[in-house]
Amino acid sequence: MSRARLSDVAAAAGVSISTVSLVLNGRVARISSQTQDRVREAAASVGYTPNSVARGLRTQRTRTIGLISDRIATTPFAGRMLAGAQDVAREHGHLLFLVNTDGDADVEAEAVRALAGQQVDGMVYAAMWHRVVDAPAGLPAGTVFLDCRPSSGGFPAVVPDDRTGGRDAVRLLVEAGHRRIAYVDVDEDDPPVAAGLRHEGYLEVLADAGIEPDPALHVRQESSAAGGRAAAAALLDLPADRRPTAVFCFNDRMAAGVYVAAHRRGLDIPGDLSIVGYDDQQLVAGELDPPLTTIALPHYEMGRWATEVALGVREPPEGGRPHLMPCPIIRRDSVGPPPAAAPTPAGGEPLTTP
Amino acid sequence: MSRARLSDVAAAAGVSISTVSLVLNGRVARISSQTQDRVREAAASVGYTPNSVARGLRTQRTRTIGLISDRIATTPFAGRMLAGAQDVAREHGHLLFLVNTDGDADVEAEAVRALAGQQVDGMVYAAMWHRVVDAPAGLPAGTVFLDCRPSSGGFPAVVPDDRTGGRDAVRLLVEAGHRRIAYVDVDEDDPPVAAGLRHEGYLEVLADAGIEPDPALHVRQESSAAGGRAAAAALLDLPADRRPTAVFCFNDRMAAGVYVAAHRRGLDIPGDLSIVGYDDQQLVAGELDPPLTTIALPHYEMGRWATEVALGVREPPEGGRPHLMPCPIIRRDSVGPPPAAAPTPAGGEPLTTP
DNA sequence: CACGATTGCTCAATCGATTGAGCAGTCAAA
DNA sequence: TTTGACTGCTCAATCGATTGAGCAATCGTG
Repeated sequence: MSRARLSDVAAAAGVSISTVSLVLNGRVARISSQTQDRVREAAASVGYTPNSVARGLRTQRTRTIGLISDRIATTPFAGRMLAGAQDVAREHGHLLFLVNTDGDADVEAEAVRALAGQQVDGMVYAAMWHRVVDAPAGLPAGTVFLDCRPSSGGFPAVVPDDRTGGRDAVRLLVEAGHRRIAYVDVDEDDPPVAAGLRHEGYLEVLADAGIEPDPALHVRQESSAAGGRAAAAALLDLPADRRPTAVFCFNDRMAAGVYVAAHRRGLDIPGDLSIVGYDDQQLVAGELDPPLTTIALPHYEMGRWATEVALGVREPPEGGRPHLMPCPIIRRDSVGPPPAAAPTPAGGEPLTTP
Repeated sequence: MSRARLSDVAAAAGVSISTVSLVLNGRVARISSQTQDRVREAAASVGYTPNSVARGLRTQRTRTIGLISDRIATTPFAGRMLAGAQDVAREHGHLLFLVNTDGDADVEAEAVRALAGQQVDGMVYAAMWHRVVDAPAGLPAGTVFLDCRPSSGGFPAVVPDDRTGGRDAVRLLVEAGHRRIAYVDVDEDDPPVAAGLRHEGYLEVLADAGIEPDPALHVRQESSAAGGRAAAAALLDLPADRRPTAVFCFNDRMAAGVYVAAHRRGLDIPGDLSIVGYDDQQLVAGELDPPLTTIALPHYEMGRWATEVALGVREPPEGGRPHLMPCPIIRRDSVGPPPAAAPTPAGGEPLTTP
């Protein structure tokens, strides 16, 4: 038995196809309620489900949206971004086409063509780290960039507000009384945009607090637990008066390495060393001992935002600048006052947020 | 400027729509090569991309497949499964519809209807943990179950071979010389299928090696690092002669907890205690110190398998039993011989694999 | 009672492709 | 020269819905 069509419902209800279509689409202004009931009953009894392909051809709206992303496989963040996109799509009666390109330009071009061929109503182009990307050729106007900034303008985009996130992280430490705060940065040829922005946030808060930044406290390592451990080792080898009492890490993985280095030296967290991470990577931050205070990346919200803009239910900001999504502060147990040996600075006036 | 249609190409090439369609679909048996060239040039010059919606309506094949999954957001494994599905879809010129249901039955039913309405050529129903699920009503015949077993029969399914995985894990320890091997199990009302199967594998290898299982070495805790830590604490509090020299953990997170407990007691891994995990969760297993030996879950391969069956390019096994996907052994550095204080049993004969 | 407005429904074109049937024209064989 | 086969291409129906135009019956009003 093949699927029921509109004509099957029409035959069962004893009316025309047009009438069935009008009733089932709610355009019932001029249809008697008896007829409406008969049509609805007939539709239910034959188990009618509209054929979206035929409808899409006729209306030129397919109620689908395309999501192109590089490497969904290898990042723990993809899930939340997809979930945000997927939830918005569902809320608006849309279905999501997902294409994973692994960053391959040919695959990307093919995906753009295929999705255009499917007549998607909207398109989202997602990266898995905040960075600048070249828009693939043929990308339809109105494509929304998710967690990345297009190098050529004209596309709406949403990225995490890493600068404010960096400020919040460091402010947590300054407000706990720390003055010697290190930044464990990532060391790559092509550093993520986020690294620079978080560093700017770091410097801004130090400036606000009247703390002279110490270049020795800005260390770079590879973005991993091993890198964090090496960075921490270098910092903890500094002479006592130059040693940091707190560390802000580019991400939670590096923070995990800082934990290891600190524990190996018998240091207590946060008693001897306070640590703030970034990303709120559950399996890392939540299971460290003590649990890591960190800044969360708003992947779910960014996924939602991008999809809402792609669907046209939300207006992108004026001026073509990327929308900055706030990064929530996740207070756990890795921040405390500096150790007594490095006393709290006297007479600090309360910090103000510009 | 709207998209080019077949009729635009036909006009540009000075031939009929039929001819263009035949040429572009490679049915050129009776088309002169001059005409073919003209058509292809015309198609390129107007930038023609076939309208998949119209084609789908006519041919009744949409070249799409639907993937329904519960909670893609909250598991680190979803990515690899999706990547496997996505890669197969792309290799066969298909596009993937992704729906995340969060386990909600209403959303699930809605998704099934919507995907049927989109006339998908195949359907995959995925869970994020190996378990028994009730097939939602209306699921098309031939839907493939991914990482779960349908409670009612008739559907092809693929799940990890957890029993063999458990065997492999424990054999690693037995072959290193261990005789007192604990199993840190998960303690839940509705334990995952995997837990039972891995335990069976554990018991089988012990039996093969002539080791009497000690109930005190089978401990249950919640599936987290904290649970693993508590379990390890209990095991390490056992009198010396009953204490395990090796631990097989239900998963890597629990293994991470065992590390913490061991380190707190000043135990060396693997010198004093050998540990094998399960899942190969990169951010956990790979970044422990020392890196954790574990059994990987073949999510990518399962995603591929399911999608190949859904597409009809691979035959499911006879007899309707789920396909068991092998779980690779990931040898890292957390397994060694038992400490000298608990000497290797004398005269062990070589193990044989049945 | 006639006429226009309103109500309730149907006709038929349309979206953009695919494809079996069929139409000229050419060529070889009879 | 006729016939049949073959070549090269086009016609037109079709997939399953949506929708503006329009028809017939009823109603209200002057």
